[in-house]
Amino acid sequence: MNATAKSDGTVGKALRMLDLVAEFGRPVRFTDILAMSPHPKATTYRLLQTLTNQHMLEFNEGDGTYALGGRLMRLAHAAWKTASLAPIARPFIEDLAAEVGETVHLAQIDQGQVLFVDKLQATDRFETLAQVGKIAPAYCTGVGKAMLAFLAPKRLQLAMLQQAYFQYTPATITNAAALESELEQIRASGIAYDREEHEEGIISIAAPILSSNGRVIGALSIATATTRHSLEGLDAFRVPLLETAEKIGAEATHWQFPA
Amino acid sequence: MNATAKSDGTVGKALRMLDLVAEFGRPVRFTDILAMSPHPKATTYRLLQTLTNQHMLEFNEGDGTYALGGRLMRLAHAAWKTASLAPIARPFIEDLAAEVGETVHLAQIDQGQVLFVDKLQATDRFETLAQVGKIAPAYCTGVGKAMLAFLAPKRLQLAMLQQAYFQYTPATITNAAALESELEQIRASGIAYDREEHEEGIISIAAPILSSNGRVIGALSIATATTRHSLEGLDAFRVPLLETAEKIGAEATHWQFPA
DNA sequence: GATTTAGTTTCATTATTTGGAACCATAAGT
DNA sequence: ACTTATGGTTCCAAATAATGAAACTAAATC
Repeated sequence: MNATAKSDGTVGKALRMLDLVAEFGRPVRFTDILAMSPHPKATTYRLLQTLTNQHMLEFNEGDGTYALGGRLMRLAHAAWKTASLAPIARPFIEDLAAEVGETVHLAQIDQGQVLFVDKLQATDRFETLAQVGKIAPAYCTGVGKAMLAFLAPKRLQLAMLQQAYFQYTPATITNAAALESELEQIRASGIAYDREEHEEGIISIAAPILSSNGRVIGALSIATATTRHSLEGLDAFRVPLLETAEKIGAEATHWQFPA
Repeated sequence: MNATAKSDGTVGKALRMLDLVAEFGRPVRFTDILAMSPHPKATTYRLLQTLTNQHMLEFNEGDGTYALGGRLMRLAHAAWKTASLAPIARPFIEDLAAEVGETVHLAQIDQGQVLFVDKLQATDRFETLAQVGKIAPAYCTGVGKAMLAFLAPKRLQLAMLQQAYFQYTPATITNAAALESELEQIRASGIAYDREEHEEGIISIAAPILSSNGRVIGALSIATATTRHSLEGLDAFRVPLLETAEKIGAEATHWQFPA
């Protein structure tokens, strides 16, 4: 009867099953899901059936596995087009990518995490896997820190509180105090760096995107491998990065960032 | 009490609300949704609340609108990575795109429609909007016809039956008989063309991707503008296209295409 | 051929959803 | 200022859908 134990309804249960399947990262058999499911066998079974009927899952007759379904991709495409910064920001990002010749990421904050909504690679290489929908923690990425730094105090507090720090690399910031002081610097300079904090060998320079009312609505980063550029090298992109973030913010003023 | 009128449960109702929001193609107010909703006011309201709590929708306090939420993009990303041909096909598509210097699409069939799961643009241009999750009818696209042609007869029949033909352009095929004979030709040649049938000025050459057991698991196309190439010009890409489709099919043999 | 394992169905019980109606706040009309 | 509309929200008894223990089937393993 308390707040946390309150039932979240049939829809909530069904969606949690989707998360479960997603977490496996591969097609899964009924038993695999059952082992992770908070529900008894019959319930779990029916939940999967429902989801399959609704095309949120697809059941493979061949090997008896469930996988996430096509309806999700359709809906997400619609989400991307109507509810993300990406379509608005696209032309600006293209210019930036062409100018700097490095990978450009566009991210937003979603449920306290970094949600990548676009990725563009200049140059002739293709290494770009479609990154849309990928998530990462905020505290150890350039875009994440850029957004945290400019979050309204109340929201920041909320985000910090529920943060669990995981040491991805030796450089990862793993406590609130260190993060706070880093954010302070970012606030002063308007620029955030990822110094191989999430992935070894990958660094980035990031800037927040602020709407005209001063709220953070996203962040933009230029990422590269340490083999191609040093952190100081990335700094050369500071001006075009900031300018682009500015332009996107101006363009997106009507778009209000959801909680 | 008959098959179609059977209730599809709470989850089904909730998901249909998502479709509704998606159809609008913009953030929508409660009233807009209510007008389209099959449910009375209170029910519609609660459905939206549930979805919002579950982060499938995001409610914008500012202007009181609902939009599709970030959770969808996360899930879709997982779907793309684990349940689509894209990750397997990516390296091959990259080579193809580099070789032909034109846009390459990778598609699958989902619920009788073409579902684009990857898009790659060679050359220096960027015009590629992230196309993942976009859908199109099967009967008027190159990839769609390529897949229809090699569908198992039973499945084809099913797909044809529930097909409604819409005339997108003067060249669109708008009846089953014409489509059948076109499919016959495709079966013979192994190649499908889109002769500006879906969008004026856009043509493509497409090939099915067959798994080793002979089932269609997807299709690959090279698309271009009529201003850049003629249909005959596209034909020059026939060999690399077929080879790439072959390679992907071989690689993806373990991956079985869901209904 | 007996036993385990994985998947599926049944059905009385239980919990959730439903929706008409009442309610509130703000905007518009007189 | 007062009435009427409009858009959104909440209530709660009734209607409906979800639940899960147990029984069952099919296939694999001993």
